[in-house]
Amino acid sequence: MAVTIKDVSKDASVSIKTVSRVINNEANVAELTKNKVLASVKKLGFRPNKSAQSLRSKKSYMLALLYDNPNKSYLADVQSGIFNACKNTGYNLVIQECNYKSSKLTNDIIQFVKDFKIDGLVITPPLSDMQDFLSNLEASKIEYAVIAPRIMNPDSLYVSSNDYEASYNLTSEIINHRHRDIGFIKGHPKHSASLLRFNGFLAALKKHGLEPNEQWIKQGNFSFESGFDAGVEIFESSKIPTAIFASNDSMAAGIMKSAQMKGMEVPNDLSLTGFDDSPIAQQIWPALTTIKQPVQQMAAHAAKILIAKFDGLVDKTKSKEFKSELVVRESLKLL
Amino acid sequence: MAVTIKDVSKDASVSIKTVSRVINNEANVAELTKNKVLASVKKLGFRPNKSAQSLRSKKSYMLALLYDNPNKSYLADVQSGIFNACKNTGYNLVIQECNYKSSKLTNDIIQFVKDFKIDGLVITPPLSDMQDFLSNLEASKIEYAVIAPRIMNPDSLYVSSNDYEASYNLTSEIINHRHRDIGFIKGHPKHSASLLRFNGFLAALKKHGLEPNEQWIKQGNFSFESGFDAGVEIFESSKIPTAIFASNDSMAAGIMKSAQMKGMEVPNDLSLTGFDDSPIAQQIWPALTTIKQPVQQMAAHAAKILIAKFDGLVDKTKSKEFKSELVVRESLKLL
DNA sequence: TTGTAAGCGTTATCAC
DNA sequence: GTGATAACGCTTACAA
Repeated sequence: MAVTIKDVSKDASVSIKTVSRVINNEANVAELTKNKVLASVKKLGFRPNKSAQSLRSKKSYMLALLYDNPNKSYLADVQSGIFNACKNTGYNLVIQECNYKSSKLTNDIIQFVKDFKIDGLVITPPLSDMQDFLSNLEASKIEYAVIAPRIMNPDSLYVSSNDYEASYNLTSEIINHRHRDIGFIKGHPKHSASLLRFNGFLAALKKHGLEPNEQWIKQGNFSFESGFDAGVEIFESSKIPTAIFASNDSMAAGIMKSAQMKGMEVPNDLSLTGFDDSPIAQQIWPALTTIKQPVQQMAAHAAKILIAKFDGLVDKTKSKEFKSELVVRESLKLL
Repeated sequence: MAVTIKDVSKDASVSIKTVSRVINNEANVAELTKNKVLASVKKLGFRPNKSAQSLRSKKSYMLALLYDNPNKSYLADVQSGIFNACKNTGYNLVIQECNYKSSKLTNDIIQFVKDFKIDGLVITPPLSDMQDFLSNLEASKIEYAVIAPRIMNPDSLYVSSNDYEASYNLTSEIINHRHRDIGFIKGHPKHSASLLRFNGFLAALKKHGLEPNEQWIKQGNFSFESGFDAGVEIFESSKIPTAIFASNDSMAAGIMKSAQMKGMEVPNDLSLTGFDDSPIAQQIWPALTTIKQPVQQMAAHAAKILIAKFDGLVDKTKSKEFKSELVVRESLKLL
């Protein structure tokens, strides 16, 4: 059968407790003893039994990623970031697809975490925007880190982007390209990013003395289709804007398709900007001017600060704001 | 503390072994006893401790998804399919990003499965194409189901698509649209799907008395960029094909972009077809004629047959071939 | 600094 | 059909 702590203790001529101390990196083990044990561990190929550890210590060495997000590219990036952060830490990643609308969401997640002794959660929008949900997790003593579009409560674990500023800057860039008639497609209403991006847009308009035109402001939901539909509506208006700011790239791509089907050319007949710098931004022609966020790194950091907390590394357990970056491509034209 | 089997046994006035029998659905429990126990379980809100179960029974109730795939949409679909199949089974899904080139791949995975007592693996291309790797898993008694582009060894657990036939049919469709000069972009060489799709293409050409033109056959790797590059190369040829069959949609989108940058119009100057029916197929204009595979359902089935096997449901543990479907959209034009 | 003994919450053995 | 008891492999108290 498999090698156990007992085998190691015999081989190294120490007690099992000492072996336990060594494999858990506890203090108060003589250097000599430690080396002796380590040698036996290596020699015998000992691997601690996670189930036994879990039973005793109530830890599973598993993180879970919670998401309810239609954006596959975002999901893949987040996942990849967390996965890389887990590498060589002994932690692994369980995924949990959620439905933010489900009334059972909170109970299901709490049950799941308790059942599997999941050590901590990484939570993405829009779940990370649901304060009730988060409060319930806290009440159940569940550890988590959220990925959010703005700075959060400093007591909590989070990584954030600066969507408001990024949106403000992008809008300013559009205005600097001499556009005055600018449409806006809002994102999914349950994502707090949507409001931040919209407010950044409005603030930049105001700053430059421009008024938003309600006819060109449409509600989307971050999906390609919602962008397409918004485009169709806008292009039916009596007057058409010279530029449209879509709250993400998928919607921008949808607008581009609807424009092209109308026989309009981007950027000659219409400038277009997106948000996120997802792959689609470069896979359509012309490529989208957009905002790039370091999603993978953000996700990795979220996992890192969680794990650091489990490991008691208080000084390394720091929430952090990541800066977005304006990416100018062909879809935005100087008037 | 949490409710244990002991509490239930007291409450129901039976032994803990009897409780164990009931929660594991073992035979030889009197109906009356069973109901008594079940009532106590419900009353006390008992949930078996997975760690303890795992320690004793060497099971974790965890499946792992192995992937090394640049296609985010495919990954998201597979994941979602497996996740849904796991729902209400008590199983959960751990993800494991792999590098098929890594010399440590096999050992790392075996170690991971042993450490966490992962019950079974769902393996996607190109990992599912690596026979050595699979053999090593078997030698280590690791259960797995593969997702593959063709029918596999009937002793193994797999779900397959019919890439060869689908490619043959799609090519025939192109030819039926009166194209004679047809280019082809090959997929990633490590994916067996690549060869199957290419061979299906060749067979259809042959069947219709056409010769492949080497100048229009390019090696890609399933990425958008590789499609773009292949397009650039082909459009530099002295003679340009009237249609190009790209082995997946991302590459087709890449070709479309390179065509548009050359000032060519799809489908008027060039017909284009892809494979997979990924979201990008509909997010570009004109939309791609392509092959649709039920990826989510395939992945779900893979998880189902694995779980059925664990649960000893021999008759439900059946590998299965899924049929692909031709989706005709605007990118293919009748000459 | 190290070791002994107890126990985590299950499932397995074997007797009744 | 049912139950007492051991055992899984580890961590936690507590001693030494």
